[in-house]
Amino acid sequence: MDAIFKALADPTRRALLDRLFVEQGQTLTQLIDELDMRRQSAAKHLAVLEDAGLVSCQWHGREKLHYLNPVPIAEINRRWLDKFSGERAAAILNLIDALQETNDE
Amino acid sequence: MDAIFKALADPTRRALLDRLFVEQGQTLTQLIDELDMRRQSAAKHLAVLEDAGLVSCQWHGREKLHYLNPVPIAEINRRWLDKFSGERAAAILNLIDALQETNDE
DNA sequence: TTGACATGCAGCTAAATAGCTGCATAATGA
DNA sequence: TCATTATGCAGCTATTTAGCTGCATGTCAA
Repeated sequence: MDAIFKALADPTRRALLDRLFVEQGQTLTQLIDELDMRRQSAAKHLAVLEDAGLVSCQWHGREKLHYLNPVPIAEINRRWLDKFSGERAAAILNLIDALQETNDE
Repeated sequence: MDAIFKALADPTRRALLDRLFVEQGQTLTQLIDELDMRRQSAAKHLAVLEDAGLVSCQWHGREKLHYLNPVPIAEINRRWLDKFSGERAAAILNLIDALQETNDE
């Protein structure tokens, strides 16, 4: 949990998540071409995101494809942020949980 | 926005928000008695939270009362986290926005 | 095979951060 | 008034972090 919050604290890492949200399965080289930093620096950021479980990776030959994993962010939403952002939102998100349980059957 | 994420990155600061969620209007001295650190360190954390808009303060004589401000967290939920944690949740939160606009009139 | 490409790993530096101590200021209450 | 209490402010240190360079490893394609 702490790792997730720390990973989200950096604007570069949030930008990387944004980019992966727009297009999944990008390689490191694809991701850095809009960032104003060296490849190795961006690779460290991606490693932080991967360690926090926010990004999952898959190797294809010499390319490492990066995928956004929404589960930890949903967890943060559900377990921590909801209670601070209003009773109504929390109630409705509980309803969502119920709907999804129904959906999973 | 960046300030909010950075403020949330520290476990001590999240603990402070948790304590304020349980009981609003606590003073610094009240808040530190469960933290394993000096008063001045905790005061810096509270200043970070205040600068990020997560905590609002009110002076009463020599006591500074701290209140949790849920608005920035709700903003993060709405503008940033929702899109990563499922289409259904995002749609329903848009509905909440509509409801609240109706409510504000 | 070999050059080009994608990534990893080690290590360096500067900046930010989290903790601390010491002292100052201001309000309360006996 | 004066001791106590609540907080602020300045500054120090150790740790973390974000960027960098340089080199190594492994894959693709001609």
